[in-house]
Amino acid sequence: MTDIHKPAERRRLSMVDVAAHAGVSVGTVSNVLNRPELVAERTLRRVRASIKALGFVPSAPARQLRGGSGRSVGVMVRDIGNPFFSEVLPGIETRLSQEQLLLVLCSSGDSAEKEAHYLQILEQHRVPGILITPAGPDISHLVELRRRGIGMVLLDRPGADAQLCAVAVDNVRGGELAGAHLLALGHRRIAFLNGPPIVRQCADRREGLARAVRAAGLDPDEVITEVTLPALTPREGEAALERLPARKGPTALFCVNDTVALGALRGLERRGVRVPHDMAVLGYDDVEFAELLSPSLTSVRQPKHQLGQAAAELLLTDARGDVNHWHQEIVFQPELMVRASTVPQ
Amino acid sequence: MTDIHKPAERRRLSMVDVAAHAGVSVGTVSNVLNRPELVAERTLRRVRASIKALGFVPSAPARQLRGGSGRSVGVMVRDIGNPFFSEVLPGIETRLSQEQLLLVLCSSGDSAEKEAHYLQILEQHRVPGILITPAGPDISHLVELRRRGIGMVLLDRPGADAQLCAVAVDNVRGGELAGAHLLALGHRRIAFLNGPPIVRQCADRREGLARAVRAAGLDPDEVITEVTLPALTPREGEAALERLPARKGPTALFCVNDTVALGALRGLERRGVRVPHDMAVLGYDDVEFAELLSPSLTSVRQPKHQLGQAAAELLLTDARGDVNHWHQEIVFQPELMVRASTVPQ
DNA sequence: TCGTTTGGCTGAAACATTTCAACCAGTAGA
DNA sequence: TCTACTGGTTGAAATGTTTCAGCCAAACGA
Repeated sequence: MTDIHKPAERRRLSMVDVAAHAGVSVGTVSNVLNRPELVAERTLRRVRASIKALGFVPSAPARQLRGGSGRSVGVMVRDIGNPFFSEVLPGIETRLSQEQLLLVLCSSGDSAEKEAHYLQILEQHRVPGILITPAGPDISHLVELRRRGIGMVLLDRPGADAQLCAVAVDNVRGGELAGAHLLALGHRRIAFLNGPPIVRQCADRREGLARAVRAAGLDPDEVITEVTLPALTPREGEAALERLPARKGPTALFCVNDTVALGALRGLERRGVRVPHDMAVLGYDDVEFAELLSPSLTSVRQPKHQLGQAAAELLLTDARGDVNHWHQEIVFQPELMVRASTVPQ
Repeated sequence: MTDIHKPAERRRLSMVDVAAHAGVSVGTVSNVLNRPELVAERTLRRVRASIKALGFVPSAPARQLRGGSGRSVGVMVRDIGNPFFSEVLPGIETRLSQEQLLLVLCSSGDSAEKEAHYLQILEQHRVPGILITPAGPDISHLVELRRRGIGMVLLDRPGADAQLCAVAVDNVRGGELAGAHLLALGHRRIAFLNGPPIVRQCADRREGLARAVRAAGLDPDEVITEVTLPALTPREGEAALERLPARKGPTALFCVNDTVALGALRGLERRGVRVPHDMAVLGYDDVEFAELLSPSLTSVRQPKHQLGQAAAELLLTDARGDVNHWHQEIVFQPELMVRASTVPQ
C-alpha cells in the first residue's frame, strides 16, 4: 500500500527546501533574508536564485512565533460607515504602510461585546499595538491590555484620566465655537441633536455648547433642548425633527456630526422649512461634502488626516515601548467653517 | 554566576504554564481549548480555572503555524478615502466578523507597486483569501496567487477573463443608463469626466455611454468629449472644467463617480453656471450625500452594502476551496436615481 | 480470573522560523 | 611551527501550538 504520489496536497515549501536547493544550511537562508551583510556575495546570489526558482515565500506566523510580537496593528473604530472615520483612516494607513505594518480594521458598532471580542482576537494575534475609539466610557480593559505590553492609543478621545496615549480634537472647544456662533447670530433656543452621552465626544460637545451659553450670560437649561438619538445616522437625524418642541420651538439646530446634519437638512427640506431663514443648522466634522450640501453646511472642522497620522505616529512610539516614553496626549484645535446653513448669503 | 531572577523580562506565558498550574499535560490544555467534549468535566473546570487565574491568552501565530492558513483575510481597495469603498466595507466587515475573520485593510492608491507589495505581505501571512479591486488591468499575478491556494475574489471588477471569482455591478449598463437619460433630455454634447481608461470601471462606463449614443443613432465621437483626470478627487473634478472645449461646449457633464461630480458641482457654482439649466450634471455611485447636494445629484446607484456582503460570501466559499466550486461571478444591476442636477424641478 | 473495551490523559513529533554557540579554513603575527 | 584572529557557515535549541499513537485504570462480560 505504498502511496505512489499525491500531487494534490504537496507540502508548502519552507526554508529547508531552499537550503537544500542552494546547498547551504537553513541558518544561512535565514541570514540571507534578515542579515544579508553577514553572508558572502557568492552564497547570497546562489540562495536568492534558489528562492526565486522555487517561489519561496517566508511564513510570517513562524517568524512571529520566534520573534515575539507581529507586524500588524489593530485599528478599532465605532463605525466604519461613518465618513469621519473614512477620512481619518487614510492618515493612519499612510503612516503604517511606511513602517510595513498591516492595518487590521475592526468595527465595534458601538457594542462593548463586539469590541471586547475583537480585542481578544487582537491580543491572541500578538499585535504590537492598537488604535481605538472605545465604544463605552469605561476603558479599564484597555489600560489592562496596555499593562500586558500592547501599545494603546485612544483615537478621538482624551486619555489623560487613564494614563493612556491619546490623539483627539478638543471637542469642548468645538462645541463652544458652535454655540458662540449661533448665539452671536441671535439664536436663543437651540436644539442639540446629540448621541448617547456615554460617548465621550457627545458629552464634550454638549459641555462646550453649554459653556458658550453661560459665557453669554444665559442659562443653558433654557437655551438648549437636547434630543438624544439612538444612532448617528441620517435617518435618525431626520426622525429627531419630530421630537422637537412644537411651540416655542428652536430656531437653530446643532447636530453632533455631519451625518446627522445631513438627515436633518433632508427632513427640513421635505417639511418646507427654509434653512437658515426659519432654522439654522450647524454640523460637526466638516466632512468633504459638507461644503456642497444644499444649503452648504456650517460645520466644525477637525483635521482628520492629521489626526490619523498623529495617532499612528504615537502608536509607533508606544508600541516600541521606549522607556523614556510615558504617556502623551495630542490635542488638535477645531475650526469653525461658516457657511450658508447658518448665515444667509 | 547564577542569575537569581530577572523579574523585568518575564516570559509570556504559554500552555506549558497552564498545564503545570493545573497539573495536566499540554495536550489536555489544547483539548480544553479546542475539543472540550473530549475532556472530563472535572479536568475541564480545573484547566479553565488555571487559564483564568494566570490570564493565559493563546498565541494565534503558533496556532496558525501548525494549522495551516490563518484567520485574517486581506481586503485591498484602490483608495480608502473614496466614499464608495467606505460604503462597501461595512458589508464586508459584517460578513467576515460573523466568521470570526479579521479584516486586513490595504489601500493600493492605484499603484501597482504598492499593491504588489501588500500582496506579498499578505501571502507571507498565509491569509486564506483576498478581496481585491485591482489597481491595473493586468491581473495575472492574482491568478497566480489563486493557483498557489489563496482564495481570490475581484471586487467591483468582472473576472470572467481570468477565471476568477468576481462581484461587480454592471458598469456598462450603468454608463448606458446615464447616457440614455441625458440623450432623452435632449443633450447632444456630453462631456465625460473619466478616470484613466486602464481602470476597468472607467473603461466600462465609457463603453456604456457610447453604446447609448449609438443606440440613439448618433456618433459617439461627435457627442462625447472625454476628459481624463489624473485622480478621482473633487479637486481634479473641478480642475477638469478648465479643459472643456470653450466654443460649442457640452451641455451635460457625466462624472465617472460622485466624488468627481462633487468637485464639478463646486466648480460650476463658483463660475456661476446654473445646474441643470446651463449644464446638467450626472454622477455615479449614488453615495449617501448625493441626494443632499446642491442641487441634488442625479446618479447611478450601486447596491454597495450588498456588494460587500456578496464579495465576502464568495470569498468564504473560494477560500474554503470547495472542490465543486469553480468560478463564479455575481453581477448586480445599477439603477438610475434621477434628481435635480439633470431635471429642473 | 482473565481478556476486552472504553474514557481520559500523556508525551512527543511536527510546524517554519530565528538565533547563537561552535566550528572551519585561511591568514597574519610571533 | 604555533597561536590568534577572522569571515562564513553550520547545527541545534527554542518558540507555542495541534494532533495522534499509545498508555493506564476502571468497568464490563464471560
